[in-house]
Amino acid sequence: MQVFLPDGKALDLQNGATALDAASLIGPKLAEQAIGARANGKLWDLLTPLPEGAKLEILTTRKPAEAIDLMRHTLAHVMAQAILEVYGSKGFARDSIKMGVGPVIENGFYYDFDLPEPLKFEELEILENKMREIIARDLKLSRYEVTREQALAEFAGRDRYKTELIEGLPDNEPMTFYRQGSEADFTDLCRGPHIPRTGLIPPHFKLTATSGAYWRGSEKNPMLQRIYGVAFATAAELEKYLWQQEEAKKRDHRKLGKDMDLFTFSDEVGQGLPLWLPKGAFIRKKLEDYMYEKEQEYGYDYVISPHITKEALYHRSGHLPYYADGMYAPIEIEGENYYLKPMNCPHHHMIFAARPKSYRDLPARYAEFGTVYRFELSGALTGLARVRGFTQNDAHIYCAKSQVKEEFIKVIKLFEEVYKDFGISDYWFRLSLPDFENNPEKFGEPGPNWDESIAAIRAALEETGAQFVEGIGEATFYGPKLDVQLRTVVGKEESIATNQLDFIVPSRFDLEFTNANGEKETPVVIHRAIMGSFDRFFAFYLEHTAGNFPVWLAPEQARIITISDRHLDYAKQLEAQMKQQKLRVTVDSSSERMQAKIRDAEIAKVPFILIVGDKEILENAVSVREHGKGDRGKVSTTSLMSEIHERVEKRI
RNA sequence: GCUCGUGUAGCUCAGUGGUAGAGCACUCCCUUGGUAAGGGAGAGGUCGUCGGUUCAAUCCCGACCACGAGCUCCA
Repeated sequence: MQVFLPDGKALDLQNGATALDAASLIGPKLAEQAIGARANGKLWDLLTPLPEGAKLEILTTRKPAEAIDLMRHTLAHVMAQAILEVYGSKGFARDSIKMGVGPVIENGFYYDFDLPEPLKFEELEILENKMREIIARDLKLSRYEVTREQALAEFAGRDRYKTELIEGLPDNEPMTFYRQGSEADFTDLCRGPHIPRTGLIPPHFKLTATSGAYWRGSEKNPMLQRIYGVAFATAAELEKYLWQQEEAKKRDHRKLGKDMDLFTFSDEVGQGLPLWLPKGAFIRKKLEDYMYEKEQEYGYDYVISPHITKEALYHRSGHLPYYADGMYAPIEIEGENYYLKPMNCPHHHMIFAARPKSYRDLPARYAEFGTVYRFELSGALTGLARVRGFTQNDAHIYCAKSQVKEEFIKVIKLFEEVYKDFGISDYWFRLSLPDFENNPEKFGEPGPNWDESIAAIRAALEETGAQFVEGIGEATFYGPKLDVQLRTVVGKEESIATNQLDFIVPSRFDLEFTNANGEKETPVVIHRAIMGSFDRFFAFYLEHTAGNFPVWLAPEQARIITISDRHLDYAKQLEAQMKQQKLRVTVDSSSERMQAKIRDAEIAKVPFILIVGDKEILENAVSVREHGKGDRGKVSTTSLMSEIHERVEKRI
């Protein structure tokens, strides 16, 4: 057979030859340095027979990053062998250890084990050292194909997970095993690909975590112990990854929320029910005021609806019984069931329906900072990012089908404006589409409603030039979605806001308007949430800024620090003067040294630190120290105040 | 919800089968110092909750509650 090298040259090989054979034919040096290959663009290992006519590229130790996934995969196997050896030396029989799957994941790998006794987090170091030992042994990997019967026989009676995996494999593909070292070392059912020797694994890996994970991800199955590791081709990458983890820990909104007295939770109040402390509430109110102003500009009408509502409304909306699991249990009052509202749309529909509507009234845009309650799984709760009671930056736009595109353009523009004002630039839209084939019970039948609405959103995206990706099967049952995703400062992807087109529920509420021909017509609804929920947005933004809020949001914009007590009168005067100008300023009149006061103010992340002493008093000035930037020297009081005002105005 | 881990002062965390400690923060006193910690004293805890074992439990056991990691779910 023939394969083709990157320069187009053909290479003649025996049938069943591997990339290693090809490399050896090219040269012994290459064969020695080879760690993997790419066949027709796909990551391939040196042990697997090449397909006829493949475009072949040999990956070498010179560019280890290209083959990092091979190494990660082999590391998972090395970890499995290390588990066998560590538990062996604890006195456990080899067959008492059962294994799930051990795949490559972003940045690393994991392996799921069913262990006779759990591995403690502290033992990860022992395991990791054992892995390094196995790597140092430089075990050679080999690959062989077996029949289903042979594969089953290998695990019969000792590993139900592997047996189950084998039973689920398709008939038409060969089953392959990878062995490192001898039979006494480690052999696993595996589709590959792997590197040829354990000695090629770079030392830049680290076991990071242990956790439980259900066999095959189903809570009906037993829980296995998962061990996670990260691995990189270079020390620099590993360091960067670990740095990012550290940084993420430092920026964790739960930590900052505590340190900066922004919000808290209380056992006695309940899980997932946040208490906003004065400083956090101040910022949240600023966010709400900001959105209110923006929405006024964009033609939204503000509405208000109750937190609790009769059961029947949620039958009509279709939430019950389908969404009952996500709702708090009902409260019975005077023989009727009331629910805490999990969303605002039914109420807005009732507001729309409360008065007859003409096409002249459309689009009707109802906005509400609606507080909703959802019964999230307790294990899913995370600080303010996932709570059970939260306030949405919610709005529903009722419009004719012909207005959908125009309205989506406005929504996209509003997003862009808001995100710009908050310094968020790494975001994109995701158009979520239905998957009729695989989920007909959710999405129903394809039809003009779907086609037209998807086309309208697409057109809006194209017209605004917004960057977007598509996701199949992620739409809602009532229409396509346009989610907003962003990348956080520590590289994590998050979905923060969502916009959904709804062409089904309005008719359940008998919503209608009179069109230009005097006929009744059903509007479509756009559910949109620019900030999503204020709670989650706040959590995100806190991490985004690491708590260094811009001046317009900072609860304390400036702190005056005196050099000695005799400057306190001047400081108080200055405070009064600035407060008159609606600036949020305090005086630190404690008996600490100036250095200590500066440190306190820096830790509190106060944007402006104003130092006053004899020199400043003489010139009616302050010495400005900007948070995180250091001493800026003397500035006149008036120019400082106008600078702050300007920055508040520009939101920087 | 599930598995594992954790719960001691406002915060970060030590510690012990004989009812408890540090640092920071707080209060007071001394210090009046020019850009990230001056010194001293004091106050502060039902050791998450309830039950069990024990002469004795913050410590051992159980249940519950909460938090964390991961899994799962997400109209």
